[in-house]
Amino acid sequence: MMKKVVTRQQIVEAAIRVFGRKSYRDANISEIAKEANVAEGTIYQHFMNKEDLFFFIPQEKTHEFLEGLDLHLQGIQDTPNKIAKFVWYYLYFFKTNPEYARIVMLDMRVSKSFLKAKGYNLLRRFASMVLDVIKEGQREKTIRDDINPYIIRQLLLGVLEHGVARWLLKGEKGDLLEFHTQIVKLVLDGIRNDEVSGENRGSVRKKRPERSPASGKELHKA
Amino acid sequence: MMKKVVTRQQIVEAAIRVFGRKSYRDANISEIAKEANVAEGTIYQHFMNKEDLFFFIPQEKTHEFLEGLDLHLQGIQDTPNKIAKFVWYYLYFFKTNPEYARIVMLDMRVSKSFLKAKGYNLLRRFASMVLDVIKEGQREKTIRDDINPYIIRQLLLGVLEHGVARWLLKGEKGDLLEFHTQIVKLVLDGIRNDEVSGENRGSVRKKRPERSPASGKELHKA
DNA sequence: TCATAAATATGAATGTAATTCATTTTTATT
DNA sequence: AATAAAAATGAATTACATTCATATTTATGA
Repeated sequence: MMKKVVTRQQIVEAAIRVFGRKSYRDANISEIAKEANVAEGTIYQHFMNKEDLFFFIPQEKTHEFLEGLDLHLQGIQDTPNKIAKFVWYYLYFFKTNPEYARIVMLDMRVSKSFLKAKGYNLLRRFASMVLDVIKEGQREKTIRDDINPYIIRQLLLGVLEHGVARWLLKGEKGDLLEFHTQIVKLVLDGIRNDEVSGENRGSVRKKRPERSPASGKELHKA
Repeated sequence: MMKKVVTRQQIVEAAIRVFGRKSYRDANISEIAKEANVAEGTIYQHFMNKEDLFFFIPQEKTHEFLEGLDLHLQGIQDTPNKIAKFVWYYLYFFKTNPEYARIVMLDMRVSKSFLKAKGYNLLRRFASMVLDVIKEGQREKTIRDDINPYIIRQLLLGVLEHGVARWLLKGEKGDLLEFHTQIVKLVLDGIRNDEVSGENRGSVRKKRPERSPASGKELHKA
């Protein structure tokens, strides 16, 4: 009864490859079966249906994501730096796992059935880590506490998902990580220019450093 | 030759209703045909296939979106206020057009074929308006100019899309507009608390007003 | 080791939905 | 009113996902 496990693994691996390159709709069971060296019927011994197979995929990878994240956060002291790490790691992971990225970010993330899948609970864990860090930051006063922490998280996850999704749609052109520093700056400090508009809201900041020379437009147009 | 136009319109309207409640995959042509009082074959006289019909949908509504936006931006003077209006209007429009929202935000936005559809070009127009406003703000120095404007736009569109998508996935619970003020604050001023962390980045701001009492967690958990 | 039962795997058969196409109906033109 | 062109129709075809009766493989115990 070892065989079953092997077969299942073959199916899942084939599914990752096929779904990774074809969108849920265009991928078909027959192709997955062929690529897994298995009869079509066999897939239905292991999974209820196409959707069930699809939603099974992210489980391992998402675990991997969380473990790697844990490790990368080790030793970082303050919240702003933890947030910078979240941004970097998120982009880094999707950059290095584009098949997983396509599956999760394009087809899966927008499906209501995903809310019921196990892989979703893992992503919730990530979301809840982010939330905890934000709350911690509010307690230690490095993060502003006059805003609902859920909204702060929405800001953070929003930019990231949007960035990755666009990168995928555009065919993975350009380096997903290229702009992570700027993203962190924006999330932490906002888009307003304090020098001039300080008057408007009664605050003053020192001039920020000059814009870095890199300005590649590849990635983030449109 | 007026009849054709009418039929086409019936088909599109039926399609909006059906796709608006059923996801691309679950909606079927036969249902759309029945709801449009038309034979199935007729649909194929007007549209190449199911996908073609689907991607035709957003055109009118997106026009409506852009026109309304134009009107709402009239008379607003400075960039930060224009941005606040973008946020408000975006959320307002999707709140009042949930069928369109589901179609565009869930099924359509994540499909590569969307990039080739006409409706996409309209959304590009919106994106390009946002970009123009940001650049204008950088010129007039109300928006920081040490960051690539494309990245700034990504921040803005990211939160908004993410917020709407989550609201839809969660079944449209809660008021999509409830948090728009906080979102604007965050985008403009960032999440860092200047009072304490000012030291860290060499800047000082006055204390921000206390957090507003509303803290409904419905919408933005997870 | 062999016989037998239980678990897995198979692929032809079935069901469902999209798409095509030969035909009919409607509309425009004379 | 006759004829041609455009639209509409729905039965037939095709492409899949899914089921199911059968065959094959694996585990059990005499």
